[in-house]
Amino acid sequence: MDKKKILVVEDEADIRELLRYHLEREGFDVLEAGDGPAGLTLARTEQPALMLLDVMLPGMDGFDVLRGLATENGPLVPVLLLTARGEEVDRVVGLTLGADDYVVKPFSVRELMLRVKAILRRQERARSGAVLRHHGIALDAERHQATVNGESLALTATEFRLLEDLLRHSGAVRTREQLLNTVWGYSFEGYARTVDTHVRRLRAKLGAASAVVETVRGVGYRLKED
Amino acid sequence: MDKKKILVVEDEADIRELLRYHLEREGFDVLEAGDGPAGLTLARTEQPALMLLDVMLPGMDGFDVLRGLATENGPLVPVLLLTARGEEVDRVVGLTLGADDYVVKPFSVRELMLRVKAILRRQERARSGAVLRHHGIALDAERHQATVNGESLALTATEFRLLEDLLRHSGAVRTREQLLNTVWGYSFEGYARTVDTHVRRLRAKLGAASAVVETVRGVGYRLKED
DNA sequence: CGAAAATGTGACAATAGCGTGACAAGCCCC
DNA sequence: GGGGCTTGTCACGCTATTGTCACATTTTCG
Repeated sequence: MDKKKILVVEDEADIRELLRYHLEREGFDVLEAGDGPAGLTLARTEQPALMLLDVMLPGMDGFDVLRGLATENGPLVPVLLLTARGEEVDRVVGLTLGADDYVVKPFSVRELMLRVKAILRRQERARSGAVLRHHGIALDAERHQATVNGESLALTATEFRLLEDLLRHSGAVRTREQLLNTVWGYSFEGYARTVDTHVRRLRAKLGAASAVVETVRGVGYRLKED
Repeated sequence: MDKKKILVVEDEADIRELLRYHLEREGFDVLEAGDGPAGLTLARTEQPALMLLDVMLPGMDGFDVLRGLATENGPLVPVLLLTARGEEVDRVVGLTLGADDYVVKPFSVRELMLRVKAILRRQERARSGAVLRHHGIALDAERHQATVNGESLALTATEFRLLEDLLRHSGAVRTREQLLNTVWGYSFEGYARTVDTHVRRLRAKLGAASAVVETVRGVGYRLKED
Protein backbone atom coordinates (compact mmCIF):
# COMPACT_ATOMS: atom_id res chain seq x y z
CA MET A 1 0.00 0.00 0.00
CA ASP A 2 1.78 3.09 -1.22
CA LYS A 3 0.92 6.70 -1.01
CA LYS A 4 -2.62 7.74 -1.75
CA LYS A 5 -3.26 9.28 -5.12
CA ILE A 6 -4.98 12.61 -5.38
CA LEU A 7 -6.17 13.97 -8.68
CA VAL A 8 -6.16 17.71 -9.26
CA VAL A 9 -8.38 18.98 -12.06
CA GLU A 10 -7.72 22.67 -12.57
CA ASP A 11 -7.01 24.73 -15.64
CA GLU A 12 -4.72 27.29 -14.06
CA ALA A 13 -1.21 25.88 -13.94
CA ASP A 14 -0.21 28.10 -11.01
CA ILE A 15 -2.87 26.69 -8.77
CA ARG A 16 -2.11 23.16 -9.91
CA GLU A 17 1.49 23.69 -8.91
CA LEU A 18 0.53 25.17 -5.57
CA LEU A 19 -1.70 22.23 -4.81
CA ARG A 20 0.82 19.70 -6.00
CA TYR A 21 3.46 21.21 -3.77
CA HIS A 22 1.38 21.11 -0.63
CA LEU A 23 -0.20 17.74 -1.30
CA GLU A 24 3.13 16.10 -1.92
CA ARG A 25 4.39 17.72 1.22
CA GLU A 26 1.60 15.90 3.02
CA GLY A 27 2.75 12.63 1.50
CA PHE A 28 0.29 12.19 -1.35
CA ASP A 29 0.87 11.17 -4.93
CA VAL A 30 -0.45 13.88 -7.19
CA LEU A 31 -2.02 13.49 -10.64
CA GLU A 32 -2.88 16.53 -12.69
CA ALA A 33 -5.38 17.32 -15.37
CA GLY A 34 -5.83 20.66 -17.09
CA ASP A 35 -9.34 20.12 -18.37
CA GLY A 36 -12.47 18.09 -17.81
CA PRO A 37 -12.06 15.22 -20.25
CA ALA A 38 -8.50 14.53 -19.11
CA GLY A 39 -9.70 14.61 -15.51
CA LEU A 40 -12.46 12.14 -16.23
CA THR A 41 -10.12 9.72 -17.92
CA LEU A 42 -7.61 9.87 -15.10
CA ALA A 43 -10.31 9.43 -12.50
CA ARG A 44 -11.52 6.32 -14.27
CA THR A 45 -8.17 4.74 -15.02
CA GLU A 46 -6.23 5.66 -11.91
CA GLN A 47 -8.96 5.44 -9.28
CA PRO A 48 -7.48 8.14 -7.06
CA ALA A 49 -8.42 8.31 -3.39
CA LEU A 50 -9.73 11.82 -3.88
CA MET A 51 -10.28 14.37 -6.61
CA LEU A 52 -9.91 18.12 -6.23
CA LEU A 53 -12.14 19.57 -8.89
CA ASP A 54 -12.31 23.14 -10.05
CA VAL A 55 -15.79 24.22 -11.06
CA MET A 56 -14.73 26.82 -13.60
CA LEU A 57 -13.12 24.88 -16.40
CA PRO A 58 -13.08 25.87 -20.04
CA GLY A 59 -15.31 23.68 -22.17
CA MET A 60 -16.45 20.87 -19.96
CA ASP A 61 -16.97 22.36 -16.50
CA GLY A 62 -16.72 20.75 -13.09
CA PHE A 63 -20.34 19.77 -12.98
CA ASP A 64 -20.08 17.95 -16.24
CA VAL A 65 -17.16 16.04 -14.81
CA LEU A 66 -19.17 15.21 -11.72
CA ARG A 67 -22.01 13.94 -13.88
CA GLY A 68 -19.56 11.87 -15.83
CA LEU A 69 -18.47 10.20 -12.63
CA ALA A 70 -21.99 9.57 -11.42
CA THR A 71 -23.03 6.08 -10.47
CA GLU A 72 -26.04 4.83 -8.55
CA ASN A 73 -24.55 5.70 -5.21
CA GLY A 74 -22.56 8.82 -5.69
CA PRO A 75 -19.56 9.55 -7.84
CA LEU A 76 -16.96 6.92 -8.63
CA VAL A 77 -14.38 8.91 -6.71
CA PRO A 78 -14.69 11.20 -3.69
CA VAL A 79 -14.70 14.81 -4.82
CA LEU A 80 -13.76 18.06 -3.15
CA LEU A 81 -14.92 21.06 -5.16
CA LEU A 82 -12.98 24.26 -5.63
CA THR A 83 -15.38 27.11 -6.27
CA ALA A 84 -14.83 30.80 -6.77
CA ARG A 85 -16.24 33.30 -4.33
CA GLY A 86 -19.73 34.37 -5.17
CA GLU A 87 -20.61 31.25 -7.10
CA GLU A 88 -23.10 30.28 -4.45
CA VAL A 89 -25.23 28.52 -6.96
CA ASP A 90 -22.36 26.30 -7.87
CA ARG A 91 -21.79 25.06 -4.37
CA VAL A 92 -25.33 23.86 -4.06
CA VAL A 93 -25.40 22.09 -7.37
CA GLY A 94 -22.09 20.49 -6.58
CA LEU A 95 -23.14 19.13 -3.24
CA THR A 96 -26.38 17.95 -4.78
CA LEU A 97 -24.39 16.13 -7.41
CA GLY A 98 -22.55 14.20 -4.75
CA ALA A 99 -19.41 16.13 -3.99
CA ASP A 100 -18.12 15.50 -0.47
CA ASP A 101 -17.13 19.03 0.40
CA TYR A 102 -16.06 22.26 -1.20
CA VAL A 103 -13.65 25.07 -0.58
CA VAL A 104 -14.09 28.64 -1.74
CA LYS A 105 -11.31 30.33 -3.67
CA PRO A 106 -9.14 32.01 -2.64
CA PHE A 107 -8.76 29.29 -0.06
CA SER A 108 -6.53 28.86 2.93
CA VAL A 109 -4.12 26.07 2.08
CA ARG A 110 -4.12 24.95 5.67
CA GLU A 111 -7.86 24.56 5.77
CA LEU A 112 -7.92 22.82 2.41
CA MET A 113 -5.44 20.23 3.66
CA LEU A 114 -7.51 19.67 6.78
CA ARG A 115 -10.60 19.05 4.70
CA VAL A 116 -8.72 16.73 2.38
CA LYS A 117 -7.52 14.68 5.30
CA ALA A 118 -10.96 14.69 6.89
CA ILE A 119 -12.52 13.24 3.76
CA LEU A 120 -9.86 10.57 3.51
CA ARG A 121 -10.30 9.69 7.18
CA ARG A 122 -14.01 9.32 6.60
CA GLN A 123 -13.42 6.96 3.69
CA GLU A 124 -10.88 5.05 5.73
CA ARG A 125 -13.17 4.56 8.65
CA ALA A 126 -16.02 3.43 6.43
CA ARG A 127 -13.79 0.84 4.84
CA SER A 128 -11.41 -0.62 7.39
CA GLY A 129 -12.73 -3.01 9.98
CA ALA A 130 -11.77 -1.88 13.40
CA VAL A 131 -9.92 -4.84 14.88
CA LEU A 132 -7.03 -6.80 13.42
CA ARG A 133 -6.59 -10.34 14.76
CA HIS A 134 -3.90 -12.92 14.35
CA HIS A 135 -2.65 -15.71 16.57
CA GLY A 136 -4.28 -14.47 19.73
CA ILE A 137 -3.13 -10.94 19.08
CA ALA A 138 -5.85 -8.33 18.70
CA LEU A 139 -5.16 -4.76 17.69
CA ASP A 140 -7.76 -2.02 17.71
CA ALA A 141 -6.38 0.94 15.80
CA GLU A 142 -9.13 3.34 16.78
CA ARG A 143 -8.75 2.71 20.47
CA HIS A 144 -5.05 2.33 20.12
CA GLN A 145 -5.07 -0.79 22.18
CA ALA A 146 -3.50 -4.18 21.63
CA THR A 147 -4.06 -7.41 23.53
CA VAL A 148 -2.55 -10.89 23.62
CA ASN A 149 -5.06 -13.54 24.64
CA GLY A 150 -7.13 -10.86 26.24
CA GLU A 151 -4.31 -9.29 28.20
CA SER A 152 -3.63 -5.71 27.37
CA LEU A 153 -0.23 -4.67 26.06
CA ALA A 154 1.45 -1.42 27.02
CA LEU A 155 2.98 -0.52 23.68
CA THR A 156 4.63 2.74 22.79
CA ALA A 157 3.46 4.62 19.73
CA THR A 158 6.21 3.21 17.51
CA GLU A 159 5.78 -0.34 18.72
CA PHE A 160 2.09 -0.05 18.09
CA ARG A 161 2.52 1.12 14.52
CA LEU A 162 5.08 -1.60 13.92
CA LEU A 163 2.74 -4.31 15.14
CA GLU A 164 -0.09 -2.79 13.13
CA ASP A 165 1.94 -2.91 9.95
CA LEU A 166 2.96 -6.51 10.52
CA LEU A 167 -0.65 -7.47 11.22
CA ARG A 168 -1.90 -5.74 8.10
CA HIS A 169 0.55 -7.81 6.10
CA SER A 170 0.47 -10.93 8.24
CA GLY A 171 2.19 -13.81 6.54
CA ALA A 172 4.09 -11.54 4.18
CA VAL A 173 7.68 -10.50 4.68
CA ARG A 174 8.27 -6.83 5.37
CA THR A 175 11.70 -5.52 4.55
CA ARG A 176 13.38 -3.03 6.82
CA GLU A 177 12.93 -0.40 4.15
CA GLN A 178 9.21 -1.05 3.88
CA LEU A 179 8.84 -0.89 7.61
CA LEU A 180 10.81 2.32 7.80
CA ASN A 181 8.58 3.85 5.17
CA THR A 182 5.27 2.94 6.69
CA VAL A 183 6.06 2.96 10.39
CA TRP A 184 8.59 5.75 10.56
CA GLY A 185 7.48 7.73 7.53
CA TYR A 186 9.15 8.59 4.30
CA SER A 187 11.12 11.42 5.74
CA PHE A 188 12.96 9.23 8.21
CA GLU A 189 16.66 9.24 7.52
CA GLY A 190 18.34 6.78 9.71
CA TYR A 191 19.92 3.47 10.31
CA ALA A 192 17.91 0.51 8.97
CA ARG A 193 18.83 -1.56 11.98
CA THR A 194 16.74 0.67 14.14
CA VAL A 195 13.99 -1.69 13.06
CA ASP A 196 15.75 -4.58 14.75
CA THR A 197 15.77 -2.83 18.06
CA HIS A 198 12.08 -2.11 17.90
CA VAL A 199 11.30 -5.67 16.89
CA ARG A 200 13.21 -6.78 19.93
CA ARG A 201 11.23 -4.48 22.20
CA LEU A 202 7.99 -5.60 20.64
CA ARG A 203 8.89 -9.25 21.14
CA ALA A 204 9.77 -8.61 24.76
CA LYS A 205 6.34 -7.16 25.38
CA LEU A 206 4.61 -9.94 23.47
CA GLY A 207 6.04 -12.40 25.98
CA ALA A 208 5.09 -15.96 25.18
CA ALA A 209 3.59 -14.89 21.87
CA SER A 210 6.88 -13.34 20.74
CA ALA A 211 7.48 -16.30 18.43
CA VAL A 212 4.83 -15.05 16.00
CA VAL A 213 7.24 -12.37 14.85
CA GLU A 214 9.57 -14.31 12.61
CA THR A 215 12.96 -13.20 11.35
CA VAL A 216 13.50 -13.84 7.66
CA ARG A 217 17.24 -13.74 7.41
CA GLY A 218 18.54 -11.51 4.68
CA VAL A 219 15.10 -10.03 3.99
CA GLY A 220 13.16 -8.72 6.96
CA TYR A 221 10.41 -9.73 9.36
CA ARG A 222 6.99 -11.28 9.11
CA LEU A 223 4.14 -12.58 11.22
CA LYS A 224 3.99 -16.35 11.33
CA GLU A 225 1.55 -18.00 8.93
CA ASP A 226 -1.41 -19.85 10.41
CA MET B 1 -31.66 26.52 34.26
CA ASP B 2 -31.19 30.10 33.20
CA LYS B 3 -32.39 31.83 30.12
CA LYS B 4 -31.27 30.65 26.73
CA LYS B 5 -28.74 32.80 24.98
CA ILE B 6 -29.37 34.03 21.48
CA LEU B 7 -26.67 35.69 19.46
CA VAL B 8 -27.60 38.36 16.94
CA VAL B 9 -25.07 39.10 14.22
CA GLU B 10 -26.20 42.10 12.24
CA ASP B 11 -24.47 45.26 11.17
CA GLU B 12 -27.43 47.62 11.38
CA ALA B 13 -27.86 48.79 14.94
CA ASP B 14 -31.57 49.51 14.50
CA ILE B 15 -32.34 45.97 13.61
CA ARG B 16 -30.15 44.65 16.39
CA GLU B 17 -32.10 46.76 18.85
CA LEU B 18 -35.40 45.63 17.44
CA LEU B 19 -34.40 42.02 17.74
CA ARG B 20 -32.99 42.44 21.22
CA TYR B 21 -36.18 44.05 22.40
CA HIS B 22 -38.42 41.29 21.15
CA LEU B 23 -36.15 38.44 22.08
CA GLU B 24 -35.75 39.68 25.63
CA ARG B 25 -39.48 40.09 25.77
CA GLU B 26 -39.72 36.39 24.98
CA GLY B 27 -37.38 35.64 27.83
CA PHE B 28 -34.09 35.14 26.04
CA ASP B 29 -30.65 36.43 26.86
CA VAL B 30 -29.37 38.43 23.91
CA LEU B 31 -25.78 38.83 22.74
CA GLU B 32 -24.92 41.18 19.93
CA ALA B 33 -22.22 41.41 17.32
CA GLY B 34 -21.90 44.04 14.64
CA ASP B 35 -19.69 42.12 12.26
CA GLY B 36 -18.60 38.65 11.30
CA PRO B 37 -15.42 38.22 13.33
CA ALA B 38 -17.06 39.41 16.54
CA GLY B 39 -19.95 37.05 15.86
CA LEU B 40 -17.63 34.14 15.39
CA THR B 41 -15.81 34.79 18.63
CA LEU B 42 -19.02 35.09 20.60
CA ALA B 43 -20.45 31.97 19.06
CA ARG B 44 -17.35 30.08 20.10
CA THR B 45 -16.99 31.42 23.61
CA GLU B 46 -20.62 31.75 24.63
CA GLN B 47 -22.08 28.76 22.85
CA PRO B 48 -25.51 30.36 22.45
CA ALA B 49 -28.60 28.23 21.88
CA LEU B 50 -29.16 29.92 18.56
CA MET B 51 -27.58 32.46 16.29
CA LEU B 52 -29.47 34.93 14.13
CA LEU B 53 -27.13 35.68 11.29
CA ASP B 54 -27.45 38.38 8.70
CA VAL B 55 -26.12 37.33 5.34
CA MET B 56 -25.14 40.79 4.15
CA LEU B 57 -22.35 41.90 6.41
CA PRO B 58 -19.53 44.25 5.49
CA GLY B 59 -16.23 42.45 5.10
CA MET B 60 -16.83 38.93 6.30
CA ASP B 61 -20.30 37.92 5.17
CA GLY B 62 -22.72 35.50 6.73
CA PHE B 63 -21.52 32.55 4.71
CA ASP B 64 -17.98 33.16 5.82
CA VAL B 65 -19.21 33.13 9.39
CA LEU B 66 -21.05 29.88 8.77
CA ARG B 67 -17.94 28.38 7.28
CA GLY B 68 -15.94 29.56 10.24
CA LEU B 69 -18.30 27.66 12.50
CA ALA B 70 -17.99 24.50 10.46
CA THR B 71 -16.78 21.39 12.23
CA GLU B 72 -16.85 17.79 11.13
CA ASN B 73 -20.46 17.48 12.16
CA GLY B 74 -22.19 20.67 11.18
CA PRO B 75 -21.87 24.16 12.58
CA LEU B 76 -20.87 24.71 16.16
CA VAL B 77 -24.12 26.54 16.85
CA PRO B 78 -27.65 26.38 15.36
CA VAL B 79 -28.15 29.20 12.90
CA LEU B 80 -31.14 31.09 11.57
CA LEU B 81 -30.25 33.18 8.54
CA LEU B 82 -31.58 36.63 7.80
CA THR B 83 -31.50 37.23 4.06
CA ALA B 84 -32.60 40.16 1.96
CA ARG B 85 -35.48 39.82 -0.43
CA GLY B 86 -34.62 38.25 -3.71
CA GLU B 87 -31.57 36.42 -2.50
CA GLU B 88 -33.27 33.10 -3.00
CA VAL B 89 -30.05 31.50 -4.03
CA ASP B 90 -28.47 32.44 -0.77
CA ARG B 91 -31.08 30.70 1.27
CA VAL B 92 -30.40 27.44 -0.40
CA VAL B 93 -26.68 27.80 0.05
CA GLY B 94 -27.15 28.68 3.67
CA LEU B 95 -29.25 25.64 4.29
CA THR B 96 -26.69 23.51 2.52
CA LEU B 97 -24.06 25.01 4.76
CA GLY B 98 -25.94 23.80 7.77
CA ALA B 99 -28.19 26.70 8.70
CA ASP B 100 -31.45 25.55 10.26
CA ASP B 101 -33.82 28.02 8.69
CA TYR B 102 -33.96 31.45 7.09
CA VAL B 103 -36.13 34.48 7.15
CA VAL B 104 -36.43 37.05 4.41
CA LYS B 105 -36.06 40.73 5.23
CA PRO B 106 -38.11 42.72 5.86
CA PHE B 107 -39.53 40.13 8.19
CA SER B 108 -42.52 40.08 10.43
CA VAL B 109 -41.33 40.05 14.00
CA ARG B 110 -44.11 37.70 14.88
CA GLU B 111 -43.04 35.20 12.28
CA LEU B 112 -39.42 35.48 13.27
CA MET B 113 -40.20 34.72 16.89
CA LEU B 114 -42.22 31.73 15.84
CA ARG B 115 -39.34 30.38 13.82
CA VAL B 116 -36.88 31.00 16.61
CA LYS B 117 -39.02 29.04 18.99
CA ALA B 118 -39.58 26.35 16.40
CA ILE B 119 -35.85 25.83 15.98
CA LEU B 120 -35.27 25.74 19.70
CA ARG B 121 -38.07 23.21 20.08
CA ARG B 122 -36.56 21.11 17.34
CA GLN B 123 -33.15 21.21 18.99
CA GLU B 124 -34.76 20.32 22.24
CA ARG B 125 -36.49 17.31 20.79
CA ALA B 126 -33.48 16.20 18.83
CA ARG B 127 -31.23 16.38 21.81
CA SER B 128 -33.53 15.41 24.63
CA GLY B 129 -32.65 12.00 25.89
CA ALA B 130 -29.31 12.63 24.31
CA VAL B 131 -27.53 12.51 27.61
CA LEU B 132 -24.11 11.02 27.32
CA ARG B 133 -22.97 8.94 30.26
CA HIS B 134 -19.67 7.38 31.07
CA HIS B 135 -17.96 6.54 34.30
CA GLY B 136 -20.18 8.68 36.46
CA ILE B 137 -19.97 11.57 34.05
CA ALA B 138 -23.23 12.74 32.56
CA LEU B 139 -23.38 15.34 29.85
CA ASP B 140 -26.65 16.89 28.83
CA ALA B 141 -26.11 18.55 25.49
CA GLU B 142 -29.50 20.20 25.43
CA ARG B 143 -29.15 21.96 28.73
CA HIS B 144 -25.46 22.46 28.30
CA GLN B 145 -24.76 20.94 31.64
CA ALA B 146 -22.39 18.27 32.84
CA THR B 147 -22.28 16.42 36.14
CA VAL B 148 -19.93 14.05 37.91
CA ASN B 149 -21.71 11.66 40.23
CA GLY B 150 -24.60 14.07 40.37
CA GLU B 151 -22.50 17.10 41.16
CA SER B 152 -22.73 19.84 38.61
CA LEU B 153 -19.62 20.98 36.77
CA ALA B 154 -18.98 24.60 35.85
CA LEU B 155 -17.44 24.08 32.44
CA THR B 156 -16.64 26.78 29.94
CA ALA B 157 -17.93 26.47 26.39
CA THR B 158 -14.70 25.00 25.07
CA GLU B 159 -14.28 22.58 27.93
CA PHE B 160 -17.84 21.43 27.40
CA ARG B 161 -17.36 20.72 23.72
CA LEU B 162 -14.10 18.96 24.44
CA LEU B 163 -15.74 16.69 26.97
CA GLU B 164 -18.63 16.14 24.59
CA ASP B 165 -16.33 15.03 21.81
CA LEU B 166 -14.44 12.68 24.10
CA LEU B 167 -17.70 11.21 25.35
CA ARG B 168 -19.03 10.72 21.84
CA HIS B 169 -15.94 8.74 21.03
CA SER B 170 -15.39 7.21 24.43
CA GLY B 171 -12.78 4.51 24.35
CA ALA B 172 -11.33 5.74 21.08
CA VAL B 173 -8.21 7.83 20.88
CA ARG B 174 -8.70 11.36 19.60
CA THR B 175 -5.67 13.01 18.12
CA ARG B 176 -4.99 16.65 18.71
CA GLU B 177 -5.79 17.33 15.08
CA GLN B 178 -9.15 15.60 15.30
CA LEU B 179 -10.01 17.50 18.44
CA LEU B 180 -9.02 20.78 16.84
CA ASN B 181 -11.23 20.02 13.86
CA THR B 182 -14.32 19.06 15.79
CA VAL B 183 -14.06 21.25 18.88
CA TRP B 184 -12.42 24.34 17.45
CA GLY B 185 -13.48 24.04 13.79
CA TYR B 186 -11.54 23.90 10.56
CA SER B 187 -10.70 27.54 10.43
CA PHE B 188 -8.82 27.48 13.69
CA GLU B 189 -5.20 28.20 13.02
CA GLY B 190 -3.25 27.62 16.09
CA TYR B 191 -0.96 25.61 18.17
CA ALA B 192 -1.89 21.94 18.58
CA ARG B 193 -0.83 22.01 22.19
CA THR B 194 -3.68 24.32 22.98
CA VAL B 195 -5.54 21.04 23.34
CA ASP B 196 -3.26 20.03 26.20
CA THR B 197 -4.11 23.11 28.16
CA HIS B 198 -7.81 22.56 27.82
CA VAL B 199 -7.47 18.93 28.79
CA ARG B 200 -5.65 20.06 31.88
CA ARG B 201 -8.41 22.51 32.77
CA LEU B 202 -11.03 19.88 32.13
CA ARG B 203 -9.22 17.40 34.34
CA ALA B 204 -8.92 19.95 37.11
CA LYS B 205 -12.66 20.47 37.09
CA LEU B 206 -13.36 16.76 36.93
CA GLY B 207 -11.60 16.38 40.25
CA ALA B 208 -11.43 12.81 41.40
CA ALA B 209 -12.82 11.61 38.07
CA SER B 210 -9.99 13.25 36.17
CA ALA B 211 -8.36 9.88 35.64
CA VAL B 212 -10.98 8.93 33.06
CA VAL B 213 -9.26 11.25 30.61
CA GLU B 214 -6.28 9.21 29.59
CA THR B 215 -3.20 10.43 27.81
CA VAL B 216 -2.02 8.19 25.00
CA ARG B 217 1.54 9.25 24.56
CA GLY B 218 2.49 10.04 21.02
CA VAL B 219 -1.12 9.84 19.83
CA GLY B 220 -3.65 11.90 21.73
CA TYR B 221 -6.29 11.56 24.42
CA ARG B 222 -9.12 9.16 25.15
CA LEU B 223 -11.75 8.37 27.74
CA LYS B 224 -10.93 5.33 29.78
CA GLU B 225 -12.55 2.08 28.75
CA ASP B 226 -15.19 0.55 31.00
C1' DC C 1 36.11 -25.75 10.05
C1' DG C 2 36.32 -20.90 10.05
C1' DA C 3 35.43 -16.35 8.26
C1' DA C 4 31.98 -13.25 6.93
C1' DA C 5 27.41 -11.69 7.10
C1' DA C 6 23.26 -11.04 9.53
C1' DT C 7 20.80 -10.58 13.60
C1' DG C 8 20.15 -10.38 18.85
C1' DT C 9 21.27 -7.86 23.08
C1' DG C 10 22.51 -4.51 26.63
C1' DA C 11 23.54 0.07 27.52
C1' DC C 12 23.23 4.97 26.97
C1' DA C 13 22.66 9.76 25.59
C1' DA C 14 19.52 12.78 23.18
C1' DT C 15 15.14 14.30 22.75
C1' DA C 16 10.24 14.29 21.86
C1' DG C 17 6.13 14.51 24.36
C1' DC C 18 3.55 15.96 28.10
C1' DG C 19 2.23 18.41 32.58
C1' DT C 20 2.41 22.73 34.76
C1' DG C 21 2.45 27.60 36.04
C1' DA C 22 2.23 32.04 34.31
C1' DC C 23 0.61 35.65 31.39
C1' DA C 24 -1.49 38.77 28.01
C1' DA C 25 -5.32 39.72 25.10
C1' DG C 26 -10.13 39.96 24.45
C1' DC C 27 -14.58 40.37 26.15
C1' DC C 28 -18.29 40.55 29.48
C1' DC C 29 -20.73 42.82 33.23
C1' DC C 30 -20.89 46.19 36.58
C1' DG D 1 -13.09 52.33 33.23
C1' DG D 2 -12.13 48.32 36.13
C1' DG D 3 -12.49 43.57 37.68
C1' DG D 4 -13.42 38.92 36.45
C1' DC D 5 -13.70 35.18 33.15
C1' DT D 6 -12.16 32.70 29.23
C1' DT D 7 -8.86 31.53 25.94
C1' DG D 8 -4.53 30.77 23.48
C1' DT D 9 0.43 30.81 23.90
C1' DC D 10 4.77 30.27 25.94
C1' DA D 11 8.76 28.63 28.82
C1' DC D 12 10.37 25.34 31.98
C1' DG D 13 11.13 20.77 33.87
C1' DC D 14 10.53 15.96 34.01
C1' DT D 15 10.29 11.39 32.08
C1' DA D 16 9.46 7.73 28.74
C1' DT D 17 10.74 6.93 24.36
C1' DT D 18 13.89 6.54 20.82
C1' DG D 19 17.92 5.90 17.82
C1' DT D 20 22.52 4.48 17.85
C1' DC D 21 26.54 1.98 19.06
C1' DA D 22 29.50 -1.80 20.59
C1' DC D 23 29.58 -6.34 21.34
C1' DA D 24 27.57 -11.22 21.55
C1' DT D 25 25.41 -14.77 19.06
C1' DT D 26 23.74 -17.19 15.19
C1' DT D 27 23.66 -18.47 10.38
C1' DT D 28 25.64 -18.95 5.84
C1' DC D 29 28.79 -20.61 2.79
C1' DG D 30 33.40 -21.24 0.82
